[in-house]
Formats: sequence, C-alpha cells, structure tokens
Amino acid sequence: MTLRFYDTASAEVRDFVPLVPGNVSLYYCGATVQGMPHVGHIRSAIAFDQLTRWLEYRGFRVTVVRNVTDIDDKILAKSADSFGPDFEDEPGSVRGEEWWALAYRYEQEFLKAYDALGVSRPTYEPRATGHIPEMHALIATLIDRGHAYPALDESGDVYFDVRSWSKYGSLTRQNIDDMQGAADADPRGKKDPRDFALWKGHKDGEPATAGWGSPWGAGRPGWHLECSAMASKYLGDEFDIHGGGLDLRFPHHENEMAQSQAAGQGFANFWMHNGMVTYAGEKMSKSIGNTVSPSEMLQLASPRVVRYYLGQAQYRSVLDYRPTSLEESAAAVERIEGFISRAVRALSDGGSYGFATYGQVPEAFERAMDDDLNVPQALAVVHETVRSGNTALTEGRLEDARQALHELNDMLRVLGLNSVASGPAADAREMEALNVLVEAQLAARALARADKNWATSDAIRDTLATAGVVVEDGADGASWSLKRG
RNA sequence: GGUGGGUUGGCCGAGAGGCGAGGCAGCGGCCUGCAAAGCCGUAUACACGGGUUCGAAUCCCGUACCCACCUCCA
Repeated sequence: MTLRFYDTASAEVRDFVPLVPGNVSLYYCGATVQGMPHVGHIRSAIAFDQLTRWLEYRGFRVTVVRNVTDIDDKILAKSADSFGPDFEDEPGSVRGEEWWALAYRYEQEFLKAYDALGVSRPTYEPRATGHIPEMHALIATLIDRGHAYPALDESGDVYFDVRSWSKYGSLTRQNIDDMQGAADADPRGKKDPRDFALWKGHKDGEPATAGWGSPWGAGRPGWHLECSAMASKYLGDEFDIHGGGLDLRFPHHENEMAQSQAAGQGFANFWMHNGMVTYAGEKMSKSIGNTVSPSEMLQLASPRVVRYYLGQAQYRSVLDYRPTSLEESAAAVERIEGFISRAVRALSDGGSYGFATYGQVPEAFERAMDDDLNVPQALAVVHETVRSGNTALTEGRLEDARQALHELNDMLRVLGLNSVASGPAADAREMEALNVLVEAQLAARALARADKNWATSDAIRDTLATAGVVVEDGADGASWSLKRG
C-alpha cells in the first residue's frame, strides 16, 4: 500500500512520506471569522477531517492545526458599522459590537457547525491575534534577509518584496509579469504593485484595540503572515501538509510559501486544496449571495445526511448543490442505517460500536482512500458491504453479517459518519414512553394479523404512519422506526 | 492576457487503452395477506471533429463550452 496525494505545488499525485516516520503534521486554513459559516467552509473542514481520519487509520499520529483569523479589514468594518446609523438588525447581529466580540461570536458559530457535522477538533486552533510576537520575528528575519521593507510612504505598512524572491509564483506556476491588473494596482508605498503587506500600519479611526506596537510602528498583522507564523510555531519550519480551499492558492498560499521560504524555512511538503461548493454552477460566496448555511441544511436533513452529502465527492472536485441533493443522500444513508439496525437486532450486538481502535476495513476501501482519498470509490465499497450484509442476514449467515457490520462500522468511522447524529436528538424519557405506546399497538396488530384480520392490522399501521412511525414486518415480527423529516 | 481544473446515462458521481464503480430515480421479477425493507435483473453513458491502435470514454492533435484564481474568499 502506498498513500498518494495530489500536491498542488508539483501538480501531480505523489507518494506521501511523512518527514518524521509515524507522525504527520497538517495545517489547514480555517475561518476568517467575519460572518456566518456556509457549507463551503464546512466542506473544506470535512475534507481535511477525512484526511486526518484516514491518516490515523493508517497508524500515523496526526497533529492538526487549523487557524482562526480573528482580525481583518472586514471584521473591523462590520464592527464599525454596528456603531453607525445604518446598522440593520439582522438575526444574530448586535448593535455596538466591538470587533473582538464580533470575531468571537462568529468563531463560536463556526465551532458549532464543525461540531454538529462531526469535524474533529484540531490539535491546536490558534488565533491570529495571539501570535503577534511570532509575526514580528518573522518580519524582522525577512527584512534582515532583504525580502521585506517598511513602506516607502508614511503608512507604517511593511511589505514583502516579491522581486527579491525569484521563486515567487511557483506554487501557482505564474509569472509575475503575466499577472492581470498588476500594472494598474494602487502601488501605495510599494516598490512593486504585487508586493503584499506583512504588517498593516494603524489607521486613524481604527479602534486602539486593533493596533499592536511594533518596531515599524503600531499596526496589525497582514493576513498571509499569520498563517506562516502559526504554522511554524506549532509544526516547525518544515511540515508535511498544508491545506485549504482552492480559492486560497493565490494569493494566500503563494504568499505564505514565499514568506516562509524566503525566511529560510522549508515550509509545507504537500499542498492540498479542496474544490469549491457551487450553487447552480456558481461558486458559493457571500458576495454573490448564493450561500447555504449549515443550519439551513440541517433543517432539511439530519447531521449524518448533511455530512454524507458534503463529504461524498472526491475532495478536489466541484460539488454542485441542487435542491434534490440532500434527498438523494438521505436515501443512501437510510439504506446504510437500515442494514445496521437489522443487523444489530439480528445479532443482539449493539453495544460494541462507536469507539475503541480501528478494526480492519475491506482492502478495496483502503486502496480507494490511499489513492488521494477517493471517497466515491470508498463509498461504493460501503454499499457493496451493505448489500452482502443484507444477503447474509436474509440467508441466516450471522457470522458473515457480523463481519459486514464490523467492517461497515470502521468504514463509517473513517468517513466521519459515525460521529454525527442520525436524527434530531431524542429525549430518552420521551423515547421510552413512545416505545411503550408503539409496542402496545404492535401487539394488538400482531393479534389481528394472527386472525388474518387485515383491515384492523392495516388500520393500526396507517395510524402509526400518520404519527410518523414506520412499521416493517419481518421474519421475526414487526419493527418500527421514526420517519425522518 | 496568464495559471489550474472540468464536460460520463433521467440526476449525483468514480474510473483512465479491452471485463458497463456505486448511489438516487425508473422499469421488471422474487419475497410479502397487502405494504415497507431487502434481494435479483434491467441502460446502445462518456462535449464535438480528426488521428494512433487489433481495440479509445481512457492516448495524441484540434474545436466548443463551463468553472476557479490572477491581491476579500474554504
């Protein structure tokens, strides 16, 4: 078996070998907490969660860092608006909200969404504002080495000098001189319009809390610099994988790579980028206004179904959301859950799942995941296992059914489908009461059926169906479940 | 203009020279008192035009269209 991942920097699928045997260091870009999360953000997190889980299945110890960018232009602007006369009361918005309060509020919203959809917590989740000294050190190194300079005007900015770094553009294979709009960009105090800010000088009107002292004057961090500083702090000067959305390749990741390597670091060995979520063929984004939020999706389907949907495609492909998408995923998930509940009932074996170490997944599943996380192919193995398990149950081959159930369980764990709720959390006492009532109805129905009184039997089934209780007759009697919304 | 990626059956979505992944929907059957679930079967699918080859969805050349990025973006 060989693990292989697509590396954006070399534009090819390469064998993955960690720098330190047995350990993998992964940094992926998290949220800029300037607004509510949409499912595009969550898809990215799910993709890197699947990566993490697969590496863990393969026996690696994985250190995961996902940053929070908790200061930027939009956060400050939005906070400023909340003090202004044009402030509009949207759901969840707060009048007169300081930038740091606003950032924290959205950070919590992202966490809620990640948790609801079974995205494992990273090992570290550093905030940009907590790493100002590390950024200063990096800037100082870059200035010493001749790759950065204080702005030529009085802005207090510090810029990276792209002309001083011959490899600038190599991540995205771009030639500096071919970059569109470079010529007409506002040069401000830059030597070259493509130079980007490492440090942004404090401006009049910005809150004093949004400025930190530095050798180059008060200011705040540039976006790209944060990630460079935090990645090397937690993972070292060289680490295995840097991830993020495809839209971050340029300028964000190109700039990160330039800064860190110009400062003498090896930086990321692999660059992995997830594809965009689109809506009717267009990239989901705030500016277009075509976003769908995790909570909207969770109103339409269970967390497990939403996770299945967002994680079903190969992570690099475009995922186009359409109205029927969740229904199709729901049907697929119900097929899987149907086998599990039948198997657990037949095997009286419900207690041993959900934790403990990974067992063994089918070889075909391993091959699929090893090959750049081919989840669609892996899901084909999941469904084949469900089919053969169902057949084993029908034919009374309980050991084979047990084997299928165990394998299925491990596959679902790797895909993160075991750590999300399959339906709205039910109150245990209410479920208990419901169970007593339904079982009483089913007992009455069993009597009617024994008398071949089909009218009564069907009436009971219909009544229960009206209440959302689905009855299924099996060889060993009737069973019931709650219909999903 | 530059860079990267696409176009697969009614829909989603893998594959990458010869055996039609898988799911959803549909159709037929088995099972069932009837259902449901399950199982079995079921499709002249690979944007277009050339070429290479015994054989091309897959390789080569060309064309069309779509998407992303080119300093806000997951």
